[in-house]
Amino acid sequence: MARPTSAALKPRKSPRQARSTVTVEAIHTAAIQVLLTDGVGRLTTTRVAERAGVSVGTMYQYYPHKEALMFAIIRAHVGSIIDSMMAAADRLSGQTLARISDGLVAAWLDLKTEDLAGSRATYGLAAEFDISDVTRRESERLARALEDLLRSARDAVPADPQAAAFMLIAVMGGAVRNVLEQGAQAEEIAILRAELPRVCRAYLASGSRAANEPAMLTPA
Amino acid sequence: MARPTSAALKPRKSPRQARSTVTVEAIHTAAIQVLLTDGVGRLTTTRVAERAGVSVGTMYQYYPHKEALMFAIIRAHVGSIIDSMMAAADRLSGQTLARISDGLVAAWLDLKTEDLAGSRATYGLAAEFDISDVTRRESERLARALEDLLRSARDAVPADPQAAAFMLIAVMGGAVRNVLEQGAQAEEIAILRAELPRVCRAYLASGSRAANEPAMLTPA
DNA sequence: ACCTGAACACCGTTCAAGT
DNA sequence: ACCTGAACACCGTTCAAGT
Repeated sequence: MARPTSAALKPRKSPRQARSTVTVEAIHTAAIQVLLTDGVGRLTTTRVAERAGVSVGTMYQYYPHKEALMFAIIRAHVGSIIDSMMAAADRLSGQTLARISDGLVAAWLDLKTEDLAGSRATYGLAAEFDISDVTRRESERLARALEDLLRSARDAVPADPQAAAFMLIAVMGGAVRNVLEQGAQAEEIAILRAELPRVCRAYLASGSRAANEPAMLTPA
Repeated sequence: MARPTSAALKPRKSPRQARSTVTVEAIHTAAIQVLLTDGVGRLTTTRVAERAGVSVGTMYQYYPHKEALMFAIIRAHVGSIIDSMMAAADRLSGQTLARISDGLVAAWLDLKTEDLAGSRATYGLAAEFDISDVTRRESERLARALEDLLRSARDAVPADPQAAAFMLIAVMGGAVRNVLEQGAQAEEIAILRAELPRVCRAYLASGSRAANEPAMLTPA
């Protein structure tokens, strides 16, 4: 399978009429439904088209191939998660490093465990199709936001905020994924919830310098 | 796709004659070759059989389905990596917590980056087929060894060695996977190599109590 | 401008027939 | 005891024909 470029993964054409917009959305939601109820293994073009109430041919008018459809689903899912994280980052701006760290980890764990089925389905898609483009771009978007957030910390700032933001994402994202993919036992999630905040807090504290003039900063 | 039980994934029959042992190995190595040269997308039963110099029918005599073959490959790959980690754990036994932590992270990073193609191919298989059974079992095997290793630390021991071992695996494994899957840029691997040891060391130091009678322990 | 669905190439899997 | 490969069901994708 030659890796298609990002451009090739976009919908073939933009809907110009109302009814085709409806069609595109129907296909999109049908795909998510099939994914969640039947699993990745049973997600076939025929089944999605049937569920959406259109023919396969119509599907191919908007998504040049199955991968493009999966790509669209992932993009929406990952995008909304990153959006939530950006909002959390906004709320945490200007707080202490420990609070920032705890807040990020809590937000991430909430997002991933709230919709366990969705998260696991996404992980399933993530490797079956080569979606590293989406995840990479979204990761970078979040990384920039976290870098600013870390710089805003009231009490201390990591020596290398860019590296720290990168690592936070890799560690939070990776650890949670590792656990969820391996069955996501309640007991394991509990350990994660207790220990992951400590991992991130200790890391950030270990490589930070006290902020220059803490008293001069306006508390948020 | 009903999730097959672990038993169903094992080779259908054990080879009883010399030539069939050769056949099984030929299929196994052919599959790895196809995987590495052509990618997961082009790994078809026909291609593997052709490369191995047998017919498809013969393949199905030893592997009840394609998934069983993938399962065998993953098991061997993951198993050898865990074996290497166990050996590293052995060498680190009785050292300080910081040395243990650094040693584990270095060993893990070496293993994963030495054979980049193999690692990435494995990640690719990992989600396409449901191999959580293998990875879970191997993770637990390593977790037990790491728990003992942490207890052996000369200077300090984590308050909850079991949780700490679990987290080390989740964090190391997840962070490295996250980075490798997203393209594994040299610069990103460099950050990982510099920062991941700090993540783990800070975490372990933050939740440890000084060993009871450090002077009484025999240095390894 | 959009939709249909039979047709095509290819894949995983089986099994009657061979040695 | 082991191997072969045509045959089958199913999948992703296309395109001539419709409205």
